[in-house]
Amino acid sequence: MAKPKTKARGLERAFAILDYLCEAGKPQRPIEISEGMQAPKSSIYELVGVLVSANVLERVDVEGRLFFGSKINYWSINYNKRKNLDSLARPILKWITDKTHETSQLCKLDGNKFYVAMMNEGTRPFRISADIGERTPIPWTASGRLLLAHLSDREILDFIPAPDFALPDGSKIGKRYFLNSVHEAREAGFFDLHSVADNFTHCFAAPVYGQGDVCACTLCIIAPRADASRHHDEYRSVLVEAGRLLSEELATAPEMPTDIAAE
Amino acid sequence: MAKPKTKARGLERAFAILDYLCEAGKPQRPIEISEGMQAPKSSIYELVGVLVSANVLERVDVEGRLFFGSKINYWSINYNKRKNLDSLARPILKWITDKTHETSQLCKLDGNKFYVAMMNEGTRPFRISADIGERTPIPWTASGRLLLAHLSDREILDFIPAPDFALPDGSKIGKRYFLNSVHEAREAGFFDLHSVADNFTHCFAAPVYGQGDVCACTLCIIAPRADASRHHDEYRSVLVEAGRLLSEELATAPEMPTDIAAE
DNA sequence: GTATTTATTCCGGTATATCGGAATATTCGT
DNA sequence: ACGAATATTCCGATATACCGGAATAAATAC
Repeated sequence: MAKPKTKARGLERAFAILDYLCEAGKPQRPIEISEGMQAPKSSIYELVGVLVSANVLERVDVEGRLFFGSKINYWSINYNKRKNLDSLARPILKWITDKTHETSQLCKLDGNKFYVAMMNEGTRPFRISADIGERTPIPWTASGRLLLAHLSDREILDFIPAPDFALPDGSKIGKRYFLNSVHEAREAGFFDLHSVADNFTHCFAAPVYGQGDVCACTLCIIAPRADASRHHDEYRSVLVEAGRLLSEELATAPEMPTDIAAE
Repeated sequence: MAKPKTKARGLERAFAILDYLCEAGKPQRPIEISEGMQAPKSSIYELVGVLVSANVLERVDVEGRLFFGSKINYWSINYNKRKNLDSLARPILKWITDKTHETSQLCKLDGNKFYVAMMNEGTRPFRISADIGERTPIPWTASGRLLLAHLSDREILDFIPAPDFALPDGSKIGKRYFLNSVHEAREAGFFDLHSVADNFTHCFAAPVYGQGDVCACTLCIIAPRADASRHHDEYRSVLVEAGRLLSEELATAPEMPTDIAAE
């Protein structure tokens, strides 16, 4: 079975295209998609045609570059209809930033990667870099510890791709060390660490629980290290309180908020 | 060709499933999807399996009911990365409601139907019904006039499905009459009408322009009729001003907001 | 303007996804 | 607890979507 010569299912290929566009982070031409994904050109051209006519992708260029189309927005509006995390979380982020003046974020998992789903910029004069929607290895993040806290050690190690234990500078995070930090986070209901993406910020994270005791997402603060150590306990308690609050709102919010309307 | 006996493409069928869930507005079991769409059971079961494993759908029930999964959210975050209409529009809706105390909305098209993409509830004691994400015939809405204003008469009539000219009470909107109202909206950069969904509210709409002079979405106010007529001119000017503002922000906002970030 | 490179469309063979129907599992009513 | 109804999974035949490669078109260089 040197070359199984297997055809990819269109549906999965199409999803791979969408994920590839997330990774690229900007509109791409069909040929770039094809080469970037190492997928057959003719298939990509065909699928892109279908995706465009379904408005899942849009041509945003005269050069024919493609990016997400309005259908994605429409579906996401309906996704949010069930539990409008979006509208519940936004004021909470605002509250966190009002109290701390720091940038706050709502973070989630996509598959086995971490990403920032929502961000509220702090009032500090400098802008802290953090790319919304960019998939990041879980072990690089404080939130990651909380998002995996409901799993056993074995499940955690199976879940994280081995290369993700390597930091951007090339050094490796020990698995034992990482697991211990997950245990710590689990018991404390909180975690914080020096950012691994730069050397001047510190990240705080508190869990938001969905159904049961699994951490559906996290609330985070990204702060300059000086402020982080000065206000450590205060930031921690603000964040934990915010997480508790949002968890509660999620649990008590009506399943279908908009269904209670009229008549 | 009594029965062409043609197989549906999985990708398109999958998208139809997602649209069907929007229409249903709540989680559905596979069998309900299959029957609701009049699609072959075995195909739906198969596709649903693929969609679930891609996290595009999620099983939300012990009974196996399905609804949108977190992947949709992830993609929509990346959709919004390009032009964050979301974060630009929200404060504008808030501003409109602060000024008028009325419920304000951001409305768009999905295919040949109108829907409410964002809503900011007014401060009035009663809640005005308006279902986010529900596809509505274009001629029923004030926004519809503006959203089609860039098309020719012929294009407009070709675009709207014939049955959509019938109102909920069964009466029909004349095509000539509708086209005239589009012309009116086009010239005024504004439109308003008595809601057709109930008999106590009035709808105002102002256009938001994307690239060129096509109306990308609208800003709306839904008000009790008494208030609507009392404050007609004020509401109108607030809305038009808000639309102008948002159009400008969209035009001047960086293409990729998050790319300007640090290092 | 012509040659060269690069991007897109076209086309036919074949692996396989779709779908009808049968088999099995689950739920519901009594 | 049993039978009826309903939901889900399984399976084989075949329509077709996928893909390699050729043809065409567009962009770029010379």
